Amino acid sequence: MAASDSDKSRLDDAARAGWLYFIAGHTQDEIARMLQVSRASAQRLVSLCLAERLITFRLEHPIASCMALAAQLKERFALVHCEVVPTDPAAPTGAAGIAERCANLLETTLRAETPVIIALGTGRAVRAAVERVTPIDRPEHQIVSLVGNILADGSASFFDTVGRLADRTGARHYPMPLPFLMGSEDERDRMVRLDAIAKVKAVADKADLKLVGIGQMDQKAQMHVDGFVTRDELTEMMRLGAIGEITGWAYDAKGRVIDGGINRRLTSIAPDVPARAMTIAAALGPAKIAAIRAALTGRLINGLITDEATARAVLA
Amino acid sequence: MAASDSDKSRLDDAARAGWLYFIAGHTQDEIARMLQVSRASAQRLVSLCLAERLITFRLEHPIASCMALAAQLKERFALVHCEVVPTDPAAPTGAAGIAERCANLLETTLRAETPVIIALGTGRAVRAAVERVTPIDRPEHQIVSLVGNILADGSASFFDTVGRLADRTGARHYPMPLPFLMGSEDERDRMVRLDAIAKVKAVADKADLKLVGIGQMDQKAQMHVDGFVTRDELTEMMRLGAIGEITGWAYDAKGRVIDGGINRRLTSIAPDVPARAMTIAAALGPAKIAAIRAALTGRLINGLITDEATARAVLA
DNA sequence: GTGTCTTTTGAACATATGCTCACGGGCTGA
DNA sequence: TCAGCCCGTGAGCATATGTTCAAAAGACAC
Repeated sequence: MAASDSDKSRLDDAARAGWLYFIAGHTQDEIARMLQVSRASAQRLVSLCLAERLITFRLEHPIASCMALAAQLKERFALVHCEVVPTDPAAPTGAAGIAERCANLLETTLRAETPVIIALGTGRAVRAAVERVTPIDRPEHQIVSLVGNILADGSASFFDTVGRLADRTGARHYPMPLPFLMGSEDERDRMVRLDAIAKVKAVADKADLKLVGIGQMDQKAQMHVDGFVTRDELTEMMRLGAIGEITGWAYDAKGRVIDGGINRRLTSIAPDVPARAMTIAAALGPAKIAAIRAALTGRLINGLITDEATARAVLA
Repeated sequence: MAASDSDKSRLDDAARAGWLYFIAGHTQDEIARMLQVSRASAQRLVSLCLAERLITFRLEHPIASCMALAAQLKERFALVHCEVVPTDPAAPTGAAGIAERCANLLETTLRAETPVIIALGTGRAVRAAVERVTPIDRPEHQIVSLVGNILADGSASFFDTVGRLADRTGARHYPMPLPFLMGSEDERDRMVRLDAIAKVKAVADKADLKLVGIGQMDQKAQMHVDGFVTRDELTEMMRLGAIGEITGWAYDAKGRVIDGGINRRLTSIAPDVPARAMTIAAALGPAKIAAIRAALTGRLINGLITDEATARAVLA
């Protein structure tokens, strides 16, 4: 009884101290004088107030829920990096918001004094991010592509992400002058053993940061829309359980890379499982929710940049 | 447009910083690194977040509303001191809670090294407060009574507040060995001119702290219940507009001391208007609401110790 | 363009805060 | 009653925070 009584009055004092500190804005010194205790005790009361959750903070701003979602994703999937931006009501699938953050991430990485290797995958957000990177002179860095950029018809992919980023930084760059898909597994194997290609792979394996997009595997799959795979190839992968892809590598709902189909003819550099280097995906939109969740679950990535609506859905 | 845009992104960052600081518990240094700004800027963002009220604090504790009420009372009536304690649900008119705080106030004052003069008025809370004061040896202090303690029938008032407090401190004390009420104004004037009484008044005038009760002037008025005034005297004062009394001095709803009735025959020391010394009233209960509000309005007191329910009603 | 005015920035300093440690007072269980 | 334990305390220090000031970066008028 005596204990509970003194506990109670201690909590009362803690609440008082918390009020005076956070709400009235007094210093702990003033509070100490008011409550007739030493400053050290006032400090203890304030932390007790926090520890006992007598006081709560409420952030009245769209950003607040984004931060909370990012923290949850980071926790749930053991991510090394996660950012959630507010969903743009005008364009819920627009990549502008996340591209901005990706660009920022790239700039931060590029700003390093020690040489770094950045690997880039596919995706609108990745392309848009590169466009937004402010030029900075860093010739000692290296930029490497994770995917071939030659279409089935032999033409070069319209957007040379690696080249653009290299332009802006003066960094050495390693595009992958390869068809995205070879005709057979055998052909693929021979191709990737070529010295020039093996060197690109060697650089990519040492990448400090991999920034990739995530594609969903459905009728609207980007890799089909862009002409990298035929409808039949897409359908076969879906039959094999494919739900998403990263740099072309299709995986199922558990995030397991599928052994079969086009995965056997891909020239792209395969993801590490679990991801070793900082491997950050940029993706958003209702269509990609399952693909994102699977990639996180399977540890194909250890970082994510997305928007609020998508983050909420992935966690649901 | 550009301005509003940059403002917006600045607020976003402020919200982010606030979230990271208050909710995630990071230091401003960490936040600065995360947001790629200097620590000083991070600090600015955090204060901006506060200034823009993006973040709000909520204290989930009964004390919280008490603190808020005390702050409002202090502001509204320009008080030098105000405390509000939680209303005891078991005894809504019990003075225990406020007596505790009064005792604390007395102890704080008594703890001073330099000599102080404490004047005491009437009221249950004042009596109870004195009872709770921990003995402390302070012979250099002085305790003085603001009211006579002899009843109309010549017997001494049952509770000698001043004497009790003096016992506990070893302080010199000045009781007022006078009837509360004299037979006529003339008689009163002669009495208070007596050397012994004039000296008590001189001490009281120099008091550093006056702790008084507030009585309501209604059929249940304490001064009548205790036998200090007759029913007729009480009724006359009410007719003259009396709504409350402090040390016997009756005042109206505007807090103006009434010129007439028993006020002309009172031996008690009259309140300063406006109060000069720290003059703190201890009172609570539904019956006293109007009396408290009037005393505050008329500046008869510049401090108040009450409970939550009463504070709320006084402000309403 | 160009100069001026305003705003924002980071360095440096002054304060405030959080933490560790050794001490002391009060409860507990022989 | 008394030793032992535990909690709370304050001193003192390491860190973190808040503020000031001069200089840079923009904004704006011409």
